[in-house]
Amino acid sequence: MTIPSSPKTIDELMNRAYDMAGLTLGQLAHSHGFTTPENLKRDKGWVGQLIEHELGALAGSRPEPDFLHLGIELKTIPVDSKGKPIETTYVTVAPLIDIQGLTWETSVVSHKLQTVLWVPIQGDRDIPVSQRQIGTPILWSPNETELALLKQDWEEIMEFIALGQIKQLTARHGEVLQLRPKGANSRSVTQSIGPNGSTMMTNPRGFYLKIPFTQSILSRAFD
DNA sequence: ATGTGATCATGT
DNA sequence: ACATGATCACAT
Repeated sequence: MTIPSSPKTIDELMNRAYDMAGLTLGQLAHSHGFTTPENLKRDKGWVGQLIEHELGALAGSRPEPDFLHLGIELKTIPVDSKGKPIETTYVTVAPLIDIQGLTWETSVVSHKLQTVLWVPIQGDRDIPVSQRQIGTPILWSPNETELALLKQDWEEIMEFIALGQIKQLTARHGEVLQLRPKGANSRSVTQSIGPNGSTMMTNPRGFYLKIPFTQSILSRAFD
């Protein structure tokens, strides 16, 4: 099995991404000696890891951009036959303590979303995983409108957290960015700020991009 | 437990 | 049909 080197320039990365467009996951998996699972029930991150490997992402599971030297984050996104995202997009875990002084500008969310390489993948469950096609890659950075929406949602959500109101926060908050559980299961716990300002235990949360938002990003690529 | 990669599956 | 809350695998 070959280990692709990490691309040295954005052009090199994009050329590689364009080169795999149109291939099926099965074809790509075979070229890397990966075994394609029957379904993704127990292999939820398989597609992302396959594409990471093909493009030479350094990542691992460290809290860094996939292509640190290029400042680019890689995200595969499952789409239906019309090109509409099937799932929300995970961004990062949410900080629940020691958040005094944290601003949008210094947040992990804003840093991760500065530049994203989106790789659409056919995700309809009636298509066998091995036959799902890889789509045209999109290099995206938020425009002013998108940035304003993201910042507004982030600030609203973080205010709830800072005020110890995390129990009142649901995925319904936020126009484009939402907070949802992110952990092994509902019994996972982490520290958070309680209503009285002290510490309590809660389920770890993650920031996710809502579907209409990512849908508009994908659409924008065809302007 | 935390963070990476995400999708599953149930209720509405 | 759809989004929310829950869940899976793996590395550290």
